[in-house]
Amino acid sequence: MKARLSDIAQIAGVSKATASRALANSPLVREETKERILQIAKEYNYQPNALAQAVATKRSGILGFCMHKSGSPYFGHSFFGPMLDGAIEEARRHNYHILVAPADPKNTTFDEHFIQDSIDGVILATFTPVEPINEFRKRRIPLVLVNDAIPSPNNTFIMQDEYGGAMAMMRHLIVERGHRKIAFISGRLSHLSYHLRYLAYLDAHRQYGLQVYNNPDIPMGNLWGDFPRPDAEKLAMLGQRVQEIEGTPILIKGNGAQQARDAVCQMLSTGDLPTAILAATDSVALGAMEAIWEAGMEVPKDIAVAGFDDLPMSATFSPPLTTVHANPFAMGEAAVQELLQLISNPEQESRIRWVDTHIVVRKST
Amino acid sequence: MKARLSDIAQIAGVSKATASRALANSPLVREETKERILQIAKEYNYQPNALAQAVATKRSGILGFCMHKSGSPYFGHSFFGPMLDGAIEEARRHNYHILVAPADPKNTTFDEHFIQDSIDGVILATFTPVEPINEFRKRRIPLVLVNDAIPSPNNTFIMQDEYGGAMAMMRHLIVERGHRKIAFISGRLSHLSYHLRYLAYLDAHRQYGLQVYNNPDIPMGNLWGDFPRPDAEKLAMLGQRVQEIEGTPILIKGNGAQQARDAVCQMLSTGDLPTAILAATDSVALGAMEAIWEAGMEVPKDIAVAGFDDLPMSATFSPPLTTVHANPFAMGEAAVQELLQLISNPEQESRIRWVDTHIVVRKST
DNA sequence: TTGTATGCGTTATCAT
DNA sequence: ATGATAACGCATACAA
Repeated sequence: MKARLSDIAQIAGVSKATASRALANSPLVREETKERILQIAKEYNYQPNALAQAVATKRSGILGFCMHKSGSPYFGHSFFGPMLDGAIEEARRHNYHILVAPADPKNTTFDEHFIQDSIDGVILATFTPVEPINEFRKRRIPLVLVNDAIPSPNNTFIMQDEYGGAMAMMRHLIVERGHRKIAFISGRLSHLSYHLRYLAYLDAHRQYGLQVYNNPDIPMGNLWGDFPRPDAEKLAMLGQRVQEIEGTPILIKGNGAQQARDAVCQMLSTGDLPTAILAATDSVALGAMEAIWEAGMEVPKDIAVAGFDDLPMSATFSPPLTTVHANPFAMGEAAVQELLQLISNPEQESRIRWVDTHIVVRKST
Repeated sequence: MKARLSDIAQIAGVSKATASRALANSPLVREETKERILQIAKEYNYQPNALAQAVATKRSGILGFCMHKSGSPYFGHSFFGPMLDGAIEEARRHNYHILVAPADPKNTTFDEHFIQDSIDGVILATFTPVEPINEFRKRRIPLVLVNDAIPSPNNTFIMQDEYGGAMAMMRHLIVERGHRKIAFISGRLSHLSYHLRYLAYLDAHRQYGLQVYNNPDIPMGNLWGDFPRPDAEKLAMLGQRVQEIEGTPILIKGNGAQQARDAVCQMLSTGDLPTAILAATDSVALGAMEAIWEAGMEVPKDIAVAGFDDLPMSATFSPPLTTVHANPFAMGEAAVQELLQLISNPEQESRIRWVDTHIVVRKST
């Protein structure tokens, strides 16, 4: 039923070596014999056993897409789903496959059965503890980090331009719309992404001589959460200096719409209102809009709202949300591109690959 | 650096065979030696080469998750993302990994490099041509089809209860809300899922003695699209008889919100209005709601709207959408469960595994 | 241009 | 209880 290489070779009256060469289209084999072998292979519907090929060549053609999260959503997440798609398509173009592997961040020793010696490289898509990273390093498995960067040699980092996107949005709010009193609403800032967005928020104020919105009546949430604050070295790597946190970012637990709604309700009740809100994510923006709407005010007339991410649903809000367009698909593509680079040249030095963001102005600002 | 089995064996002063047995926790090896070997393995951070294991055992521990689509979104899709998550989690519980593999539906011969002999089983998540299916069969690779069913022996099908969900929604509309004039809006009905939803729509009318909404002023789109209409045998398998298509379902190209919006605008302009709309998907429902809103009417006061899928965003519509809750995550789990069954018992007879749906009543009806 | 022999890192069979 | 040795299915260095 299943034809093996030896079968094809025997039928063609050649050795396994020749058959192998013919199938690999090696120039070392005579055209005539090659054609005959290929013909027979086709006839018998021969497909090489990729596993055996992999152990022989020490190259599996599989890339790991690893997420360190304690539970789903993994790819049901609006960012990682499209990112996986980008990775899949780019991998496909180069005849690579992708193996998805969630990993519990609590398991610092990375004991995944399969992934260890069977993978040509790995993409780490979430904030990943250093232990598994070192594990990969020890085993000389090329790796690419997404949306995180760790000061270290010989790594590639894929970074979305969080800072640039947020800065462009602030410019839009301040220059084009004339806002001078802008609130920032976010979950914990220990996630590098949110941190960078907030840094841009701060810098924009400085740049345009504005005062940061400060509302002492709103209790400030847990600024950094369980994770450590991104350190100076990391920020320097990303072209950012460390800033003192000024003002009162409205901090909420998680980045859910519900929590944002509650926080903004509270803000509205204090009477000290900003004219615009920069939300750390579209979900947060949605919650903010709901709160404003419930308070009998209008977006953007009374308070403008801008988001970040550009989820598919954000265009369907009423009014449609002005937001920073992220491109997770491009992130996935970039990750695979860089990983393949790293595979073909393992000694390549550390580098950061930036993926652009841009604002899309709709009706909420 | 990388310790192999032979290294461990040599250091422990035993043969590879014994070492292998010890690591597999075989009872054939003395406790004492076993412990020593395990100790050494740990010390040298030994990890077996899964690839070599796979070729030796003819079992890779990898499940293929295959999507026949001509382009993305693959897992950026709101249904397949969560479904993959379900599959991942269930696979993980049984120490399996998942390899994602898109495949162009135009390539009828399924010539994926890796997937052929390296995979213990495969999940086909989209409407899949029969050729690749037969290819898998020939190679005796267990397979599970999701949301499709092909009359054939020795296959497992995971079906979402489309019919039951739509029927429950119709009951809600008719019995609880008193509607008697209900329009159905959908993309092409050749997709089995939409077909079954429409069948329930039809049956409900019969069951409650209602007349199907018929609006001859709206041009009926392409009823079946490029795909063949689900045949009698398939429908019988799913407990459905073939029905004559009555009435005029509003058919649109694709299931996008934009197209739905246009279609409903047109419907509204005819003056012959239903009191409720059953949309084939939440996106369609969104488009319908926008059209109604634009025409200066209110949901649900003037026209009620019900959807199908329960996307995360549907709860954020204004008003929040009443819809049929689908559970792609559970579909993924079920698919892996059935696939593992099939792997351990390849001769198992064909069967259908139903995954429940239920309606969630919010504010749009 | 082709064949022989060996290696890849395991598991499995058959002795002992 | 342990060891030698043969698979597993392919690639490749070396010979011819």
